[in-house]
Amino acid sequence: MVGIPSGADADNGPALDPQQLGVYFALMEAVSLLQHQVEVQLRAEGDLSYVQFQLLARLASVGGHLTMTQLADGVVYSRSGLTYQAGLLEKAGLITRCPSPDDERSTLVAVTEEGLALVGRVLPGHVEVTRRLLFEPLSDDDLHHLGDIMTRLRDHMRAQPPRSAVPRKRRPSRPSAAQSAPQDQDR
Amino acid sequence: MVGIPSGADADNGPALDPQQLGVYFALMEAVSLLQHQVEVQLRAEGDLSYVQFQLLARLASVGGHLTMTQLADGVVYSRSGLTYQAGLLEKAGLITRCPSPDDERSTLVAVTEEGLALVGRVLPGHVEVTRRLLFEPLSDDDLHHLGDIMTRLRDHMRAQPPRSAVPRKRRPSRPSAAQSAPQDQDR
DNA sequence: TATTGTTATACTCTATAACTATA
DNA sequence: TATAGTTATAGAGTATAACAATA
Repeated sequence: MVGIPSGADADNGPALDPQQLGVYFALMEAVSLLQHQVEVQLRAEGDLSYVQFQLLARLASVGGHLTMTQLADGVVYSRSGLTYQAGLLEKAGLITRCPSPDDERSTLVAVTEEGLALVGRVLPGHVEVTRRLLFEPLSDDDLHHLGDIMTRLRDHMRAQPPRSAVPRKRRPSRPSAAQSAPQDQDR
Repeated sequence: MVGIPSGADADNGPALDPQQLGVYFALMEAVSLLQHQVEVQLRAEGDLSYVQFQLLARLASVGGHLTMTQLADGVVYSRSGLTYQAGLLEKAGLITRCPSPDDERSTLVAVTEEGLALVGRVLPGHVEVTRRLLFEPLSDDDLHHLGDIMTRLRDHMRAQPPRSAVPRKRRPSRPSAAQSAPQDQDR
């Protein structure tokens, strides 16, 4: 997966550092594998997607209400996507939604007893999977390093300008590999 | 996101190590942010999804043919999913498919000139994004550590039994947050 | 019978845009 | 006018199962 030839002929900007590329690919693949296994576990034990789990866990961890906007924060979603997921969770009896008394535009979301119970039921298996896949092969030193690095990276990426960072377009048109290409998010 | 209360009352298995949980969440969020930005770049400059880019890059890096099965390997896909993506890429003129002379059941896939050119055109921006988001805040030492850790993790996860690792079911039924729940993969 | 790949189909998820209602 | 959230809609992507063809 390393050592991609520089397409055909044209000049292709800065050369690639093979080491960096290797780190990048290893990171992406490892997390992809982890995420997949985690999703299998969540689906099997709680019939939840990872996103749904994140939403429930977030609500559980704050222990009270959150507005839809607050709930969406960090979970990279369009508003409508969150509305959709909240609808599912509400229908399943795992959360409640009610209008905020302070600001009647807002919706307050809270976990139900049942939602809390589900999180509690799913969490041990979740921890077990991450332990087996993620923590088992790591020494305490590794764990410390990884935590340090990923925390810094996360903060760095959070701080990035949410848009505008999209690099200059090179060629506006082509047969299009995917039929159409809506690619933006609204938060 | 740390410190989820252990659902309601019941006994919930091993307690969570807050440090581990923090590392886990930081990892997942950071990669999620990175992946999102990368997808924006690939879509903007090459009208490609990350998966499509991976397929093209893989073909480009081997410099020859791959069977569908070989191509799928590592990209966590169902066969039909790969067929779908290959169909898009072929229609866009980025790859070719032809029956294998050795084994007539197999399909040999190769990048076209155009596909190679596209990879070359997209790669600089891709590298730029990863550099800005991933490598910029890391020291050489960090990079080395991260590479070491992620390589080990990837190999560890690859070596895991693909199935059977699904933890024992706790409770088979519940109102179902997602309507239905097909959750398995076929590779 | 096992393997390679495709097709038909169903469903989940996400995004855009238009909309309502409140501030 | 700006903000919070919902709805309608459309499309991308992925999975299951049935299928055809080759080994």
